[in-house]
Amino acid sequence: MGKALLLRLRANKLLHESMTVRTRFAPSPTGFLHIGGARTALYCWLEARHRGGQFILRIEDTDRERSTDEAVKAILDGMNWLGLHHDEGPFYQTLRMDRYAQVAADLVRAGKAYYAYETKDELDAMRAEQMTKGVKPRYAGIYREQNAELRDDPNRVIRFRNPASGSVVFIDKVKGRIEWSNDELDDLVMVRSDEFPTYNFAVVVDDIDMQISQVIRGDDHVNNTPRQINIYHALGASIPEFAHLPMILGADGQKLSKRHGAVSVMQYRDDGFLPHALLNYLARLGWSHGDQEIFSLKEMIDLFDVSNVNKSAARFDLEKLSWLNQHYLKNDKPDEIAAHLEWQLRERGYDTAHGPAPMDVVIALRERSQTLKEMAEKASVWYEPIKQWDDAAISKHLKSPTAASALTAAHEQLAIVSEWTVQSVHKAIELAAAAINEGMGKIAQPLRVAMTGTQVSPSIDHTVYLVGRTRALKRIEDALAKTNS
RNA sequence: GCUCCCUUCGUCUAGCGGCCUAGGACACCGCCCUCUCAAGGCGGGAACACGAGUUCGAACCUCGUAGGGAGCGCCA
Repeated sequence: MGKALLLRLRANKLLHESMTVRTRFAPSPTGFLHIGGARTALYCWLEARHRGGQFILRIEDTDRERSTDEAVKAILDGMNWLGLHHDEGPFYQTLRMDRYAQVAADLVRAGKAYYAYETKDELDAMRAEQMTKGVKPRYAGIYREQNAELRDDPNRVIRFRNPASGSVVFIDKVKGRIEWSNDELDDLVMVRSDEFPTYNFAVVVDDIDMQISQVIRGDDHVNNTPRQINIYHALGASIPEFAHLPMILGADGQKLSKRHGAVSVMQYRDDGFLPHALLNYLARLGWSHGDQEIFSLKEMIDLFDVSNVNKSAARFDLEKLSWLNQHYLKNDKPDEIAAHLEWQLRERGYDTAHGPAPMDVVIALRERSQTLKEMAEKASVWYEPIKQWDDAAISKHLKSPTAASALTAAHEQLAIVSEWTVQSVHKAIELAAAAINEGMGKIAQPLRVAMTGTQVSPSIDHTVYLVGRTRALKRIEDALAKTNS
């Protein structure tokens, strides 16, 4: 190795180390932000935050057929709900057309790219013939050797002149060393006949221009990386670090797709999940830090390192997400949870001004709900009249010999409670039980049926408390009418 | 067809040559607690894909086999 080269390498290394870390999330706006995209975004965001760098958002909208404004908005909404805020962007590729054209022209001028004029049919025939011969289909057209002139032709494209020999080696931060022989690679189209750049060309130009230092993306791109590295070289740019994330599979082990299980992250909000719970779940899906399961945002940022990401695909497990969600429901401050619950209650059409405070509902239900949606459903007994009486509940607890006296005693005690609190309600029920010489079991169940029409609810003191005194007394009277006495 | 990647309990994972008769978590089962349902506590079953090799010693290293995945576009 020559001395000059050695010095340059060393300078390059220093440059790399001093350079601030810049990551990017670069979705194509062809649909909503799904779980896989969300995890990629999270890892990019975490890597940037962990290393004190910048997180850039770029919209890859060069596919004019499939890109839509609604999709852009859906992605932005998803990122926003998750709290994955970007430092720069969003940049739109369609706004950078001039730049791609200029870089492509420079490459042609430098002899590193060339014009080609085959028709699509000719290319298809070429590929078909190669396939039948059992060789890998690759461009073997005449224009690579021709340096053809620029001329008007509906089939004109610009192809990259890929090195014919040697190989490309890169160290992937999750997959390890990957070597790719150049004769596996062909002369990819950089600029299409409609003058739009192709993905592999546009990403490289963008990542160079935006000074991206770590390219973190799905592992469906590992195959593209060698050809992209060749373009970096042709452009004389330094190579960023690459980290290719394994994919997320459905619970059945099948690939997630539009028609198979892939849903928007916003669906998780609708289903009653906390953004932090989803983030925690996604962080642990494919990454770990010893045996730790629970990570605050700060811990994720402090501990995350993309080189600790697993190599293999992982299945999405709703049960574990639900467990995490309930963990946060139980452990976060009730008033913080209440804000999220209120959204759900409003979705169901409940007026929180005419019912218990959402925070009290959170306290009563967080140990028995895995999601906010479930919590809101269970809260219906406090926000609306009893809609359905469970026959089994009536016959078992209202037709029993002690039901009437228990309810009467409860009515008496609850009526004279001076200050209506969970504690005083609890005390009143205890007194009622003592008055009829029975345990809590004999009074709680009839009371529960009176309050809810069912046999299941939170602890009886909370249940009665949240119904409110006036309505509670009324509901006892209604239930009394259903007893045998 | 060709190239590249992956493979530890049902699931997510720990493990980076001896600490492993393989640890944790979710799920499951049992017991305890108990006003119902939960939550909680305690306990239980459950895995190194297979085969060679290297080594005193392999879940960890090497090579094969099998299975899975990705790519081979004027999609991204």
